[in-house]
Amino acid sequence: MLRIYNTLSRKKEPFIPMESRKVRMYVCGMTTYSDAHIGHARTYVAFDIIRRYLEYKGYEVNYIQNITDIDDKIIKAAAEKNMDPLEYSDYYARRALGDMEALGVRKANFYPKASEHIDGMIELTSLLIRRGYAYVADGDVYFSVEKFQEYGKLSGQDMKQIKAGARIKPGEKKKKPEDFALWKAAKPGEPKWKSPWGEGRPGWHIECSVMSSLYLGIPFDIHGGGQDLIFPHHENEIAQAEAAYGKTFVNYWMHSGMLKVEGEKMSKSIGNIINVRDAIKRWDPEVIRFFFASYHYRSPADFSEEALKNAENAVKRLRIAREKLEEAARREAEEERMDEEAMDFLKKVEEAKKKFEDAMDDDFNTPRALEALFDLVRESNKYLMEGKVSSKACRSALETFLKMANVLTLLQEEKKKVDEGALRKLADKYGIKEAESEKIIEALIEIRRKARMEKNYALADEIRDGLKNMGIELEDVGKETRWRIV
RNA sequence: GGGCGGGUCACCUAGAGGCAGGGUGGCGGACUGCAGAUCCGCAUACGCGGGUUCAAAUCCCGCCCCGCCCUCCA
Repeated sequence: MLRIYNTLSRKKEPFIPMESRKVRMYVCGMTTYSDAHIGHARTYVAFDIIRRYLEYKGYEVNYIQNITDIDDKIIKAAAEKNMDPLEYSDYYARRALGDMEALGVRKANFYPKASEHIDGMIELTSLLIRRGYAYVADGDVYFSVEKFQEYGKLSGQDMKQIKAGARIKPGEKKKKPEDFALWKAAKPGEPKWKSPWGEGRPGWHIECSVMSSLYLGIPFDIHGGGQDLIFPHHENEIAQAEAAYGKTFVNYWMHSGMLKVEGEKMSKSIGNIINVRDAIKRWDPEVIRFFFASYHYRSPADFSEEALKNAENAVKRLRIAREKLEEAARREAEEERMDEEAMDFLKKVEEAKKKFEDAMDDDFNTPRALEALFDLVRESNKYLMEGKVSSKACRSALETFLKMANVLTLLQEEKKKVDEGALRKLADKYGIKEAESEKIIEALIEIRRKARMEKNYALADEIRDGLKNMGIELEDVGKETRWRIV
């Protein structure tokens, strides 16, 4: 039974979706006025894993992630570049989606944009005015927070506290400091749309209420985002939707923890923001994903050089284990038989799988799931040390291993390619005529084998080092030599 | 000040009443010409002070420290 920590109740609750085999989830996307950074990546990797596990459990997941393309910061940044705000944000939206793809985050089913849902936002705003929850003030429309009794229930604050923290900024025409804008009257040079209250543009929070309920209906199952969105963004989304429709907006609210960099908050003033595209130049995307998976999604995480190095080594171990298992799984049919050792091995694999599912069922506990993955690695390596192995058992274990890894966004990378040019050079050096990369490597290994037999270790090591320099590692196992690309 | 979450080995991270788990690193052993990989073993940890309990990292009280939010935030 899957249990999910619900921010609303501050408890883990059994997960019961609206429809038995389908899950409807919405995750707040980016405001696209600059490149995606690793903090965004953390959130989207976390929800990618959540979505993958739901699918692993057999749910069909409809995953919607919005793009905020109307916003003060976009307007300001576009104006500085003398660009149209919508074009400007579209440029960054494309880059951000590309970055996430490069990181290995699966695409959402749909990415609705705020600018394409103005009608819906006007409709919802009108409904809120009609129902007495919102008021017009000189071309602006504000939500009257005190009218919504349950305001504060998500962030766990009472109205007194909220009022204490609220302010009226210059230019705002709201009656109470805690009220928030549903619609803002147009200022010169800003993007604007026609509305019953004059030309203007929507406030930020309304887009998510509108787009989520449009594509998923309400209530829907899961609404996610970073913890920083709990207040006021998600609090306001609840107020808007529940005041307007008179029913529950979302059943499970999920929030991912914030990401620090070398122990410090990421911020413009410190100047330590790391963009996704820079991060993946330094670190393999899979290493970054492993790093994220090694933290529980609700805990704060610290993107440090040392932690990433740890992750890098751990990922290497997973990859080698996968290759060893693949190699054994491919072996000839003579070892199709399952003997006692094979049965024992598969029992261990089943245990790991059970541990994995228990961990993930417990509010997507990926660090514990990783333990299960490493249990499987150890058992697999141990089994593979035995003289004869059952290829059938290995195929079965491999399948389970990859299924588990895939949920954690691991081991899904295409095999890396050999640098053909460099390899050709090496082939020429040793007079190898073969053309195919694999054949060349095998020929080199053969030369090295002979050298080793003649105790010409200088030559043997030279070949091994030459290959190592281009990312091909040799491994002597008994009389055999295996190779892998790293 | 208010809300929420934390402080566990050298480093990272699980665990939330019953021998403290995993990863990375270290040391030793097996294997090896060496290297690598792998396996086995070893060492090292519950912020501080009280309390409850047969039993506390886990529950309660107090203190210290850290992170996020409190109308820009993933």
